[in-house]
Parts: sequence; structure tokens; C-alpha cells
Amino acid sequence: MLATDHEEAGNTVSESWRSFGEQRLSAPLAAALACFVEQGYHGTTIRRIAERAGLSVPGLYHHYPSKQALLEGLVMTVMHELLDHTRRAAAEAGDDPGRRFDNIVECLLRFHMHRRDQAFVASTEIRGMDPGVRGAYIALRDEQQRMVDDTVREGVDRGAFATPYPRDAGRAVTTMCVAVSSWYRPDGELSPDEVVEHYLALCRATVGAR
Amino acid sequence: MLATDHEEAGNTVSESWRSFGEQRLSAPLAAALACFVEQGYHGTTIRRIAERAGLSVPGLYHHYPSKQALLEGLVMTVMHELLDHTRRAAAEAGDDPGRRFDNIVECLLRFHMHRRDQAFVASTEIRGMDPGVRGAYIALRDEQQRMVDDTVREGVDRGAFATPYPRDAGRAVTTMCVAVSSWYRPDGELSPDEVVEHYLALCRATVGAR
DNA sequence: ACACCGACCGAGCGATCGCTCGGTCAGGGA
DNA sequence: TCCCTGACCGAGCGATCGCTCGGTCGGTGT
Repeated sequence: MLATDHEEAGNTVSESWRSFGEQRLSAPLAAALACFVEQGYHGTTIRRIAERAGLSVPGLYHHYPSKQALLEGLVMTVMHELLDHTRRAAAEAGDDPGRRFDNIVECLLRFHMHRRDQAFVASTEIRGMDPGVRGAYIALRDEQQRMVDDTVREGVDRGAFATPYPRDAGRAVTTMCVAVSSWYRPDGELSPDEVVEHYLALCRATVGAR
Repeated sequence: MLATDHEEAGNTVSESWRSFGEQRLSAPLAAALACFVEQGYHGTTIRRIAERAGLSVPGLYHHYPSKQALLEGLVMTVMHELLDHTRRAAAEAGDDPGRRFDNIVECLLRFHMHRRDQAFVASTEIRGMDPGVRGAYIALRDEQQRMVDDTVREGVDRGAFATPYPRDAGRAVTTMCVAVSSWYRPDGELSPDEVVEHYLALCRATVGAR
């Protein structure tokens, strides 16, 4: 599939959609992420971000032109990463809607555990985005939602799923998976594999998988 | 002051848990609610709330001592209302966990449609609450969650539900219902009764109701 | 040797924040 | 009549906001 990839700065481009490498955020982005998670976008000051990044305020502005640009950097990066992984998860499943549903849901779940903070900020800070950023984010989010919806509908059409409400079921499944970023903790009682096992079963039940 | 707020938005005790009276919020609370929904707590200024309420800034402070008190008034009122309705919905169902589950879920769904804005603010503005308010809110939210969890577990114990993961199923069901407040619109394509019909079926499927 | 450049910062800009001081004014009880 | 009370507001407080000006400094190319 990807033949000539070479390792680059310790990161391999051709990794499986199931695995998410360590996040390599710049110091300002990492600091902004931690602040936004704790206080929200409007509740965070540029001075606090700079302090957390080990920079002065002008030093921070040397790398990013505005507070909004920090939010944009976090949100856009993580949404493209999600879509990239989900597309590969769907492609790997081939034509069977049941298998595709399983792969997409597993991908959504693993993403919202491995990229918990960024996913949390993206989904809760929509009101903090300027119109341009918000529009771009919503377009990506809708594209992600459509992949789930199409798979559920196709599964119902082909008799793999039994739910009488495919549209609502698709939204419910996405909601469940996105919410993982608001309660999952690496030191919690469920491991990532267990979360996938449990929630994949729940999502299958929700769409009436036979 | 806050005790008065609770009564202000309260409904007559004799009406059914299924019906929610028209919201009776004071002008400042109604203005704060609209602002918080649109811009979030930290993104809203006291001047904007006052303007929307048809008051000057000191006029606003004559009725509420702080911006935080407005948030507290909105969140506490609506959570007490939810718990009150849910308790009556559960009591009416008697001893059968299947019926109790149906009633609680229907109550959750109707609440998140009729009190959409307040429920949305309560669930998305936790980071804007001062520690005291946050603690009180979370205690009420956990109590609500426990009613769902206990019912699911009892349903599994008594053979009414088949899910192997009652705890996760309870969280998933609550998540689905709470999320209604973030997409439901009175002029949308689904009426409240249709939303109840669809999502009750999805929630039953999620817990594996037989 | 020296010009240049990216990385960074002390100080502070104008705007706006939550909140308050010191009132005005209509209506009601004695 | 007279003053009390609750409802309200013009003006503005000190603090803090996002952001910028005018630099310093160490490394690099020539």
C-alpha cells in the first residue's frame, strides 16, 4: 500500500490506523492544549499559556500570531488525523458494512482515547472558534459523521443491521464514541482494549447488528 | 435569593413528570441563558447580559450579586427540576426495571428537549463553575446517573436486559439522552414524541432489552 | 571582521473586564 | 405631609485582557 516510506524523525507514516504515535506538539501548542482543557478557551489567558510553555508573551507570539491560531492549530491537526485514520480503517474493511462499521467504531474509540485532550477541546470549544475556523472544523466533523451514517444505512439496506432508525442510530453511535474523551483516563479501570471491546458491543447492539 | 430562583423556575408539583411548563425565568436569568448558550460563560460579558435584559449594569447587580450567581441560578434550578421529574417517573413505574428504564429514559429525553438551553449550559459549562457550584452540580448529576445505572443493573440481574456491560451501557444511555440538548430544535424534522419513540428504541437496544 | 537572522523578552499600549459608588425617582405607609 | 424602601442608573474604579514596540543575544555565512 505504502511502499517507499522511510522513518523520519522517529515517526513512521505508514503505521496502522489502529495505532496513534506519541503526540509531538510544539511547546506553545502543548501548553495551550493543557490550558484549554482545564479552563476553556475564553477562560485561558495568553500569559498563562506563555508561562506554561516556558516563554515570555512576545516569545509566544513569535511562533503563533494569535490565541485563535493556537486553537486552530490544535483542532485542525487532530481532525485531519482522525479523518485520515478513519478512511484507512474503512478502506481496510472492504465492501462488508458490518466489518466497516466495526473498524470505524474501533478507530473512533481509539482516537478519542489516544488523542483525548485534543478531541475534547475540539468538541467542546466550538463556540470559541472564529467563524472561519468553525466552518472548517464543522465540515470535517460532518464528513466523519457521514462515514458512520453511510455505513449504518448500508448495513440496514443489506440486512446486516436491524435498527428502524438508522439516522438516529448513527448519531447515537458517534455521540457515544466522542464522549469517551470526556471520561476516559489512562489509569482508569478499563484498558483501551477493554473500552473497545465494551463499546463496540454497545454500538453493535444500538444499530441492531445481527 | 437562590431559593427564590428555584421556586421561580419550578413547576406545579401536581403535573405529570412527562410535561414541562413554560420556562419562567427572570429577565436577567433569561438574558444570561441566551448569552451563555451563544458565547459560553467566559465569552459572555456582564454588559451584554444587562443589555439583553433591558437593564443597566448596576440594575443587573441589584438582582444578582455576581456573574457566577447567574450561572448558579440557571444550573441548580434545572438540575433540581430534572431530579424531581426523574424521581416521579421512576416511582410511577413501580418495581419492574424494564418499565422504570423506559420511564427514566423518556423523562431524560423530554427534559433535554423542553429545557434544552439550560441543560446544554449545565453540561457544557462545568469548567466555568466555581468549585462550590461545580461540586453541587456534579453531586446532582451523579445522583441522576445512579438512577439510570441502578435500573440497568437491576434489569440485567432480573433477566430483562442482556447487555454484558451494564455500567458502560448506563453511561452510554445517559450520554445519548444528554446529547439531545445539543442538536434538538423545535422546528426540526422530528417532533418530541418522535424523538422519544426513536431514542427509547435505541436505548432499549443498547441495554439489550428483550 | 562584520552583517545578518531567528529566537526571544521588558515594558507597556489601548481596550475591556467584573464590579461598585453615590446617587435619582416612583409608590406606599403613618 | 414626609420619609422610607425597592428598583434602577451614570460614571468610573482597579485589574486584566490580547497584543506590540523596540530592543538583546548567540550563531552563521562570507
